[in-house]
Parts: sequence; C-alpha cells; structure tokens
Amino acid sequence: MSDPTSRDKLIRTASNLFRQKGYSGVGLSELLKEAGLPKGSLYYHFPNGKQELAEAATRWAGAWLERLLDTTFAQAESFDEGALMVCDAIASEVTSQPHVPACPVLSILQAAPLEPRLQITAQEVYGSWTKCIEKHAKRLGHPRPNDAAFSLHCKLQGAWIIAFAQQSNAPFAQLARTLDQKL
Amino acid sequence: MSDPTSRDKLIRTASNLFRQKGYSGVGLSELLKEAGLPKGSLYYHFPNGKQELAEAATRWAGAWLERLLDTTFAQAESFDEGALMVCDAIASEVTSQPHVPACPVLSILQAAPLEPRLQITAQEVYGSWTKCIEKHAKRLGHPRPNDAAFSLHCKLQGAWIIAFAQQSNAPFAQLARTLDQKL
DNA sequence: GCGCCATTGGACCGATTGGTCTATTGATTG
DNA sequence: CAATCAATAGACCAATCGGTCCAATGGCGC
Repeated sequence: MSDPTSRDKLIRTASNLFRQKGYSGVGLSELLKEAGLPKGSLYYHFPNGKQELAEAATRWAGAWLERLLDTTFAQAESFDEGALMVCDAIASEVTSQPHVPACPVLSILQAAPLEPRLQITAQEVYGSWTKCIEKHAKRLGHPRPNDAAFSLHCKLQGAWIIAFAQQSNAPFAQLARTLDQKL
Repeated sequence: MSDPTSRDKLIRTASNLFRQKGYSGVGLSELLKEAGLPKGSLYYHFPNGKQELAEAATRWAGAWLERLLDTTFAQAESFDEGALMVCDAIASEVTSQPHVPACPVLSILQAAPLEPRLQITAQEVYGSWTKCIEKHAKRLGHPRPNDAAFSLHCKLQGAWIIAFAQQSNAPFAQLARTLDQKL
C-alpha cells in the first residue's frame, strides 16, 4: 500500500512546529526541511496542503492527550486525586522536551478565522477532552461531573498557557498546589 | 508635537487584528488598510516595525485589562465575589464585539520563538495581572493571596481560550457557575 | 509669504509564502 | 524482463511578506 513513516513524519513534525510557532508562523519550506521530505510528498499525502496537515496533526496530538487523560484518570480513586495526577502527567510530558510546547489545539486556534475547518477541529478536540474527564468524574462519583470536567479543563488550559509563556513547568506545579488546597 | 490619533489608531487596529488572527496571521498591508494609514506612518511611529507595534498593542490592551481587574475587584467585599464579578466583566467585554477576541497576550505568544522581546512582554503583562489580583486578595484577607491569584488567573485564561474557540461567552458563564460551587 | 520639520503617501525591493505540475524513482506485479 | 503505479524530488509560479527609502504634504513660527 503505502509507507506510513512518511505521512507519519509529516504529522509529527507539523505538530511539533505548530505547537511552538503556531499555524501561520510555520512555513511549508521550513516544515519540509525539518521533516526531510520534498514538497511532492506533502501534497501526495495531504492534497489540501497545509490546512489538511494541520488538522491531521491536531487530531493526532489531541488523541494522544486524550489517551493520557484516560489512562491517568483510570488509576485514580477519587476525582481530586485524578486531577492532581493529570496535572503532573502533563507537566512532565511538556518538560521532557527542549522547548515547552503549547497545547495542540492552541496552534491552530488563531488560524480559525482563515480556515473554518480548523475551528471545527479545535472545538471537537476540546470536546473530546472534556467528555473524557467527565466520564471519569461520573465513574468516581462526582456530584456534578460536567462542571467538574469543565473546571479542570479550564485550569489545565490556563496553566499550560502560562507555562508556555514562561517556558517552564512551574505553573503546573503551582496548579497542583492550588488543587490540593481546593482553591 | 505629533498627532496622537494616528499612532493610537495603529495600536488599536493592531490589537484587534492580532487578537483575532495572531501575530503571524496578520500582514502589514492588511493592518494598514484596516487602519487607513500608509506604510510610512507605521515606520515613523514604530521604527522597529511589526514587532514594536505588536509589543505596544499588547501592553496597551494589557493595561486596559489590568484596569478592568482593578476597578472590578475594588467593588467586591470578598475575594470570591470579586472573582465572580471579574468573570462577568470579561465575559461582557468580550461578547460586546462582533468577533470574540482572544486574550491580548495570546496574540503574541506563539510569535515568541521568533521575537524574543515579545516573550518578555507576554511574561510582564501576565505578571501585572497576577500581581493586581494578588493585591486585592491580600486586601480582602485571603489566607493565600498568591495561590488564589494564580488559580483565578488560570481559570480565566482557560475559560477565555475555550470561549475564543467556540466564539461564545458560554464558557465564562459556566466558569462563573463553577466558581459559585467552589469547584 | 517663506522656510522648517513632523508626518504622510506609496513606489519599490529581495525574500518567502502556499500551491501546481511534471519527471523520475523503485518496489511489486504479471 | 516489462509494465504499472504509488511515491518522491524539486523546478517553477504568482502573490504576498516585512522593510527601505524618498518625494510630497501641510501646519506653524517667523
């Protein structure tokens, strides 16, 4: 059939770069040079070009984070404990890289006015995360699963953005502390 | 001396556009056309071009939001009440415009790897907000002003991003609800 | 009315943008 | 071996990018 490593390489590289510089901040030439692939490969695997690649990269990274949320929460015995574990999990994932990457959705968010499909993608990926957290909130017997999931999602997003701005995982550490104090 | 309306017009227009499409998503020609000014004016008022304009626009909008935080919290009689009022205040400001704008700092955040000055700007503006909230937390007798300020800042940032993605103020309404329930 | 200078207007530049198109490669078939 | 076709390689394109530069403008002091 086809070589999965080439398409995969494009998605991974796109995800990395977009999460650092944003959709509009990354040029195709830069992306392809980083991936070590020619332009022909991009438009073979993604006929709609940059937008289609960005969507695929965001969904790919989005699914990865959803798995992280799901498996982490699965080990928790209470919602509060799960929230804390998720906070630590994201913090360590984010800091394991030389450059602290932004949330995958953030990369395409500001391109939404230009590319309507990306706005839909962003909403769907956000929705999948909230739903995943809500599922575990329900399972762990939280009285208001939906509100709890939304609240945690908000806090994580906020901490992630501040961490990205500071290029440090300190905000995640502080978020963990405030979660502990129920602030 | 000089006409303040021209420089001002550039800053306002830049702030609006950057908060919709991000720093890299806005071209100079588009910006100048929107402002109704020629290129000469931009480089007269901002010799360092786009980057300097973006920094000025972010600081300008940052100071505006700080005033909003300050005056809103000043009317509160408890930290929790202040947090709720601030949430509502931002929500109504954001929804009063045809396009829900992102947080001013977000516009330049993804350009930080390219323009180091903008990263410093982002950190300073974020810091000014947290400090402002912390000041009021202290005044209102909160036991942990710093953690409380950070936590509220996180929640607001998170809700703002989700509101931007959905182009709706519903996330602010839900945040207000979860604040009420101390989630 | 004249000269000065802050400001504007916009032509122009090389570099880069996202995208198209065709020639070529190379592994897999018959 | 020949034919096929998925996949790569990269030349090429018009459009736009951010930035430079200088001539024209216009209000104000003399």
